[in-house]
Amino acid sequence: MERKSGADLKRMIMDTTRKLLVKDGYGNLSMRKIAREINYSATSIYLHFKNKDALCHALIDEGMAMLLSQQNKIARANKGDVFQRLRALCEGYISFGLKYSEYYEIMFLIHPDFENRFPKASYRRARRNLDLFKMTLDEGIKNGQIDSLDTYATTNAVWASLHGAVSILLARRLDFRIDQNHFINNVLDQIVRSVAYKPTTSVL
Amino acid sequence: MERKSGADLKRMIMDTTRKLLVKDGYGNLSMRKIAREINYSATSIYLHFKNKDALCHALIDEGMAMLLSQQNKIARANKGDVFQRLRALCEGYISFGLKYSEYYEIMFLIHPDFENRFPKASYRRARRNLDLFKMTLDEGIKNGQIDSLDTYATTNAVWASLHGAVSILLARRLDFRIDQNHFINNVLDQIVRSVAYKPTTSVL
Amino acid sequence: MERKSGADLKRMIMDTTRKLLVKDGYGNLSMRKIAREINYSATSIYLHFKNKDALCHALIDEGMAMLLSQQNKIARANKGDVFQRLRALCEGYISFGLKYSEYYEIMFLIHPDFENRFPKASYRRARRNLDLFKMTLDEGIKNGQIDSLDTYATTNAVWASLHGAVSILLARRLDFRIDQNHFINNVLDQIVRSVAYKPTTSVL
Amino acid sequence: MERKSGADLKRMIMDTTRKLLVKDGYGNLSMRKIAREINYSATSIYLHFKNKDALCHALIDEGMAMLLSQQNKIARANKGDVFQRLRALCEGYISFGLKYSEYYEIMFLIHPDFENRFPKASYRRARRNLDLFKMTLDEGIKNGQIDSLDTYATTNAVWASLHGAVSILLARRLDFRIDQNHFINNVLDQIVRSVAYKPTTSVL
DNA sequence: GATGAATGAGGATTCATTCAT
DNA sequence: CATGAATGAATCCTCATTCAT
Repeated sequence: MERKSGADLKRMIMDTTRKLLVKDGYGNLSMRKIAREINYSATSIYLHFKNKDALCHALIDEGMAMLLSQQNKIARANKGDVFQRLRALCEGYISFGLKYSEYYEIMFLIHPDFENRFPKASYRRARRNLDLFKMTLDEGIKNGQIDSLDTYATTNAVWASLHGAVSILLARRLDFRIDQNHFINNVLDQIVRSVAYKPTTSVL
Repeated sequence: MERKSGADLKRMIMDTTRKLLVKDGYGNLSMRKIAREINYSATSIYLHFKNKDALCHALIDEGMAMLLSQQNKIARANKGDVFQRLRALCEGYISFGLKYSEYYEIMFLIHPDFENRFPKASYRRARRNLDLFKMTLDEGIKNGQIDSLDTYATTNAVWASLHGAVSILLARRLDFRIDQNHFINNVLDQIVRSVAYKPTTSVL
Repeated sequence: MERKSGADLKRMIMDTTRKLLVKDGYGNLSMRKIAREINYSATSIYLHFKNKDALCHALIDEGMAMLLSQQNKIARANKGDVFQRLRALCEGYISFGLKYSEYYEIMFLIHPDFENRFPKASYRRARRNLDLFKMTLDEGIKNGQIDSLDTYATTNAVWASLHGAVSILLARRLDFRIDQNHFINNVLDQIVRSVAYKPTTSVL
Repeated sequence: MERKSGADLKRMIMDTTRKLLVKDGYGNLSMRKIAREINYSATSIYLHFKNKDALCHALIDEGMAMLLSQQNKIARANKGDVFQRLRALCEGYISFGLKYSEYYEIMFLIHPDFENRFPKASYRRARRNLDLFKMTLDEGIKNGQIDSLDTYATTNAVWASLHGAVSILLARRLDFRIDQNHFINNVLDQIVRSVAYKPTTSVL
């Protein structure tokens, strides 16, 4: 058995865990399975992670950081137009969910009793990600481009759309007659339309 | 310990299962626990349900039927106005998710590999529920009240919003600074606004 | 695999546990070992005992009951003479410890953190056993045969002697040059002499 | 993290082990815990002790030496009166057991199969400690102060009392209504009375 | 209908220990 | 002198399921 450097094995464990997560779901994740997959003894995992929760926590942290970094980049790259930025952020969120579904499951899809075992701090970071949406909405309100009485609540409603879309896609519950990209575009359109300022009725 | 007739026991099992589901989540549901709870032997459950999957399947079926029946009633009760009906259906969906979270978890929230073990038929029935939304949208288009190029896709986008909202609430991941009802109203508003016809024609 | 009646297996488990207890000590007692010994799966043990603690508890209870019943018998059989009764009770205690060393270990020798997990009630019964000693001493005081300012404390001091003797013998730490029975007799003599009334000094 | 010289680390390991022993008991002692506690790797312990048994052995040896040295001092300090010396030795033994309970547990309380793994020599040294009692008794016999047909056996009976008292106290099994010091005094009284010469000759 | 008896597989962890560096 | 990497065996316990009664 060739010895890896500690960091390598740690990475390997995390990568494998994500792989199993997407294949079997959190409910079927087990330390033994991870060990089997990487051809190490289960005990070895405990050299790098205090326990199963800690391992998942590390994954969540990593996912949160990735998402936040990606969304920050997107926000910076779309400074000009509010709608364009909003749409890009939304698209980014969904893309992230689909591309890193392993992270997404553990970050947003698992049952609350699991969540409760984790330091709240970790989840607070999740909210920082929503702030990017909120800031965009706030800016749009100043511009008169966006219409919302409560951008806190609106941000969360937007998130609901995005989270719902990702969930449906990951659970492969989308009606098979509908093209996935077409669906995503519809979701994005819906979000943008729902926040866009509408002159109550045209003049007279 | 009074013994129930066959049908009664079956009901009892299902009711208890739902109760446990809402208390502990699917991941912690076990045949033994159910048996203990109803003061029957674990074996007895197998007299009524082939196995754990079959029991859950029955629950899903029941949940689907309940949701469909509820939404049908709502649709009939709101024949008049399209927007009112749409909003009522949306509200109904969210209410159902919150009120019957046990059903909702098993119907929509558990991991796909679980779903795969079930007859697709059961899930097809889920889509019938979406048809009510689609019919409403279609009617709105005829009226000129609603704007959608593809009501299939729009229906699913609406569903994404609703499902996302329910998921966030059930997982208790809503920002604690936001009132739950306020959030729900925002989601409903957003949905309605996103499908409402907007005369592009600004002034002049 | 022939099926035993529940009670039979339960007995078998308890008997085997005692056997292992005396062989390997509580620290090395494991459910697996018990199962292996009786040629049943470990799971089967859990059909009869909620967990390891419960199994040990049952053993403790049984041991306490046995000791108490034995000592009661001895007390009744030696109603006449106080010294004779005292000596018989002491002898009985030591005999019990040696004969049922498996019980004795779990009843009196294991570490307090284990004891803490058990209902205090069970240990209160242990004290009832000491009451027989105390009643004997009290009677002797009335007779003028026994000398003690505080029979509570004296009882416990007597117990210390007995418990120490049993512990030393069970741990096989008695000096090999000394015959076991000779040692026991010395302990008994010592106890009796230590409580016997002594005229402070002869007259004159 | 300051590194210690070899001898220092060895001391540190032993001290920490004793600390853990008194906190969690032998059954919960683990090399890893020791290592964690001293901020060294588990492997480091093996540089100084062949294995867990050897570590415990060293502790036992140390404890035996301490006890012997203490008792020697007591004997020397009480050369004058036999009863005073006997009582002081007894008191010393009990005090040692209570004060150095970590040592006492490992020296006298753990299961024989553990003991068997140790060189008998170590335990023989334990007996040397009993010799101090025996010598005192022998001297008392010469004086006519003490009454014993076989001081070997009597010594061991005395030890039984002491060991029993310590065991009961360490296991916190003493009836809560009895004050600890009162109990100890009773045990000491009992020992002294049981060996004191009594003129059988009652009055005339 | 109902159940007691039974199990194999698997769950998370912990342990003492070895070995190459 | 010290350690990081690694493991096999063990720990308790839970689970879904079967089968004879």
